[in-house]
Amino acid sequence: MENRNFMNVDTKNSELIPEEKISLNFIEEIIEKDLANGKNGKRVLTRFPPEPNGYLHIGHAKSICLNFGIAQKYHGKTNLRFDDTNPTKEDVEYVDSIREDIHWLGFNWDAEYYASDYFEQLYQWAIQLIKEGKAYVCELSQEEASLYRGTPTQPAKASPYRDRSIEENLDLFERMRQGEFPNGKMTLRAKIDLSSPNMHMRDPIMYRIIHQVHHRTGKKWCIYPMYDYAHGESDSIEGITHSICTLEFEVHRPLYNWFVQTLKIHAPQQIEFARLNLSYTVMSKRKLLQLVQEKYVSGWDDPRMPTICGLRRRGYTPESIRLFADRIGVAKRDNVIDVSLLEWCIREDLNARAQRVMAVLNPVKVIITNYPEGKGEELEAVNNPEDESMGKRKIKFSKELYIEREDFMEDPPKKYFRLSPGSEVRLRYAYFITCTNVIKDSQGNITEIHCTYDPASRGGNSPDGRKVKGTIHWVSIQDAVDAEIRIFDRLFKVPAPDNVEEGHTFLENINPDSLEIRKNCKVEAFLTKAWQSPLAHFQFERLGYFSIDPQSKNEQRLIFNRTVNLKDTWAKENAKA
RNA sequence: UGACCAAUGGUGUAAUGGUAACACAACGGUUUUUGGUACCGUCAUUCCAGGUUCGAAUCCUGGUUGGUCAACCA
Repeated sequence: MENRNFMNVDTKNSELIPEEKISLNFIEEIIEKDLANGKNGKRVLTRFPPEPNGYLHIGHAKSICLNFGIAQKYHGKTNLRFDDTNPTKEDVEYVDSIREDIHWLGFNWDAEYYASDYFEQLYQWAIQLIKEGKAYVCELSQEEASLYRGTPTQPAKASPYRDRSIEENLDLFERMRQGEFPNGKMTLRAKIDLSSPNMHMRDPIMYRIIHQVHHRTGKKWCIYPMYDYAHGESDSIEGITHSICTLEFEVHRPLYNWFVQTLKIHAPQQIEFARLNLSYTVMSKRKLLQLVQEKYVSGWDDPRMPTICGLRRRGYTPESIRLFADRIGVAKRDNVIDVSLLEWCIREDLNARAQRVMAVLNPVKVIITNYPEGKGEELEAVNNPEDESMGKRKIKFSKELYIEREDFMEDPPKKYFRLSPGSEVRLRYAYFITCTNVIKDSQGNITEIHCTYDPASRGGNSPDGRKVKGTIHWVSIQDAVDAEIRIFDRLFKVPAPDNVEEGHTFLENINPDSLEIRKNCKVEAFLTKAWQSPLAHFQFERLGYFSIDPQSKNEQRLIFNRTVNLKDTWAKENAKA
């Protein structure tokens, strides 16, 4: 058997995204304007700032492609910064997975930082604000603080601690740091505007007390900065020019600006875009975590999950996800992207690059009655009709074959092009065969299909030029290899699983039939050791795109995941009827 | 009903005062040794009402609808 090079898509370079896009998205417009005006010294520095408290999903991929993509386009750089300001939620486990996923997507960050790297600087800046009378230590309980804050239509009531002396604030803040007080006893608040219609400006909390070991700073700190206090300054320290985030941070922007302006430090520009929503799935970390913890899926990397690791295991390529990110665009309005676009992207990529192979998922035996007993031969098959350079391979043919049970019907409807009694079809790359007899067991199940073949049609064409409408795939029984194949459907049965009425939960929208495991599939001998190539992607002809599951290598047996089916207009037509 | 943001085909994204474009989906067709791929065709006068203008998806005013914000989460 020749041509053993299983396709490893990570080493092949297919560029699906055109160099020059005709139009710019609104963020690129802002950047080009800034560049033209010489702002930031004509420099572009973006950042991707995940909190290490969960796995990355396709929504993060949008943000990653945006931040890294913009830097590449404008010859700038991108930092990876872990936003690790809350030790109660974060863990190194997530840091590693985030790094892996970004690399896998095909991006390299220019520098890696942690918000916790800046804890000392942030602390010094807090002291500066206290000294300027712009921050104070507040002893309101959480409940009291909430009450005092008012509502969007009612102004806040001043904390009784708002007008402490600078000396007292300095002393208390220092003692907070030294660990003198329990969790929740005090906070440091910025003194801004109690009557602001923007709730975030009503003396927001800068620091809270959390006696907990931090995954990087250990026991060094027991006070931790809030996102709003840490994020802008972290951007500023790194010299970020454009701080791109999702829409829900829009109302935080005045506060972001207040901190960097009040501290008189470099002021990056925060720009918000609409996060990705995908039909038939959920995207919130909380819900994904719930799916994992309550065992609705096998883990974060379950092939049905919208996580990067889930998509990877499912067989999605980095190229397909980048193509997807490019096609969905970037704007400020809420959106729900149809999963069919994601599916189109992976088909688009794999159609051009995937090794073709024959596999039978639901086998039924075919016996070629006029084929000589004991005879075997090798036939030639094209590895990829879209790419001649991938060459050809030999496939074994013999008297006994498996074909797909769905490719035979005793009593076929109109326009059924496949095998049925008396009809002639082509076995792909092999011969024309005609069904002459059907053998059934006592239950009436078909156990064997008897056919005759036309020896003159070797390779799949008849010298007399007669046309055969149907072509079906097959494997030789004596040469086929066993495989387990996992077929996935959407995890949710409705387009918007989040959209539930009062008293109901998204879990009720779970599709109970999203996983189907087929244990006795038969695949072409070409795939014998496909598990040695864990990143291999294949097209099983007429069925879809499949890739090796990592479990396959551990168990040294073939396990494939169906990434996506092929478009199937026949199935669609039938569904209508 | 406070502030902020958004509104263009079924779904997204463009059009930057001058003929509403592209992709996915859907539907119809051509080609085909994958009912795949490729190719062709069909599918919107831009939330509403006024205004500015020779001319408005775009600018202005008012409405409507949707989203975000009242964690010591990010």
